[in-house]
Amino acid sequence: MTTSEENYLKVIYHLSNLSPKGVNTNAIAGMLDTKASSVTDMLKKLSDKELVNYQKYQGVFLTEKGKLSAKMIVRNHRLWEVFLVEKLGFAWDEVHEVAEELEHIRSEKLINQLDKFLNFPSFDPHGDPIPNAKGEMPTIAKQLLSEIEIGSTITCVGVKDTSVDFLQYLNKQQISLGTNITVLEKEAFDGTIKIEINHAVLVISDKIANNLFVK
Amino acid sequence: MTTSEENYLKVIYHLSNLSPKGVNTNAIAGMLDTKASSVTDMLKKLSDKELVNYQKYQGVFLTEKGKLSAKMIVRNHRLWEVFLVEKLGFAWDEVHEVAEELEHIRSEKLINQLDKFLNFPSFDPHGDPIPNAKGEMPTIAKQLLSEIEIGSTITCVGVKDTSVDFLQYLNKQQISLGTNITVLEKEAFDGTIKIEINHAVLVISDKIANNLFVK
DNA sequence: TAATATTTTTAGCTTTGTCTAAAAAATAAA
DNA sequence: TTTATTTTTTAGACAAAGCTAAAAATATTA
Ligand SMILES: [Mn+2]
Ligand SMILES: [Mn+2]
Ligand SMILES: [Mn+2]
Ligand SMILES: [Mn+2]
Repeated sequence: MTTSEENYLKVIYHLSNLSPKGVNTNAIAGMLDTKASSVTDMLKKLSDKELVNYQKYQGVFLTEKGKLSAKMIVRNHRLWEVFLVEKLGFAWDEVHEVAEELEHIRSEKLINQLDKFLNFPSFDPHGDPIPNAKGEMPTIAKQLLSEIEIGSTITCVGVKDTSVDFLQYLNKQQISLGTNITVLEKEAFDGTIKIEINHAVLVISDKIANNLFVK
Repeated sequence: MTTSEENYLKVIYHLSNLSPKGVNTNAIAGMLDTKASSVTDMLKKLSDKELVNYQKYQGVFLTEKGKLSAKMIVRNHRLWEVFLVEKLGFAWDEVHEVAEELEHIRSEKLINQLDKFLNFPSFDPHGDPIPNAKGEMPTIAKQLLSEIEIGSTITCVGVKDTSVDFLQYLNKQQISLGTNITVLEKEAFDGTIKIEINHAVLVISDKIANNLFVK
């Protein structure tokens, strides 16, 4: 499988979770920063290889084979992210780009030994679950901060948006995985939330609250 | 720079040491398992980028810029080989293929942090020197086992041939970097050498003796 | 339901890196 | 120093992955 094919598979996998009735050509193009016509070409190729079920104009689905391949790429990506943070001292906002390259290195032994070296981690630096060698991964009951009731104290366990901008905002506010958060007030008008973290009070927008996973 | 360009540069770099009066098109083709016509095309491209000095029919030389680029790829390759052996438990005959892929990951921070994580190693698992971030690397006075006089006891410090076949032969004979070797006899007729290693006597061919570096 | 807008696909072109076959240059042999 | 051989380059073609512009299908709106 080529790097390009792997990138398409991974994007289809991520989009499948959001739109379970077939992934759109345009959605894929948007994620890969390419054109719809290029996506159509690739879908035919992936279909020939039986990695996706594709019918003209009807959206695309991963086959079981395609889903497993996608999970293995996600596994690689997230294990490398753990390596970069835990072993090489990268910050959580610096790892994604490099992991995008490392995830395509083809070696079963490499990834399984890396997994072992890292002590079989269950989650990556952004709180996302890491599939094991069989493609199984933990499902954790997590909620968005925006859904939490006033007065509750919860813990940050992940981010929905993993963009550098968002992660650096969180750095600035000293919010990281494991940070405890108490919801003090919610503004009905615009969804703004007042929270307490690290013994300080902070007002965050609904956009922030909609991208922080807590438990 | 593309992966393909990097592979050409690296091969030209390695061949330059052997043929300092210009590297031949066919030699490059042989190393990369490609055709001479493809090499010619690439040489023009590398020349346009001022990575090599190339004149039709006259062989090719690396420019200073090209030499530094090549050294950085060699640096990546050898650091990853150290990582695979030291941290992930690979054997020295298992690392080359994976390192061929890892060496092309583009990230200054990645490679410099890896270097630090590995404690700034000077040599890779095959005894080859690792260039530092500036492209400098140690030169060590080493000889081929075939050049050693009878009666001398020396230490294995590297291999000239890094093929899987040769490395596995050495595994079988329990020869690795650091192994002490005493030269007992040399056969004038065919260059066969009788040596003592690990308190055992072993007869090796001239081909073996010509591919083992000792000091 | 008919007209309009959006999405998706097709057709045809481009770039990168490869190939084969033929031509040209350099080397070696006679 | 011709002739033959080997090496290298050129010419033309191909597959992968992308693009633009136009056509076709689907979805939306009036
Ligand atoms: Mn990532
Ligand atoms: Mn991640
Ligand atoms: Mn190697
Ligand atoms: Mn090596």
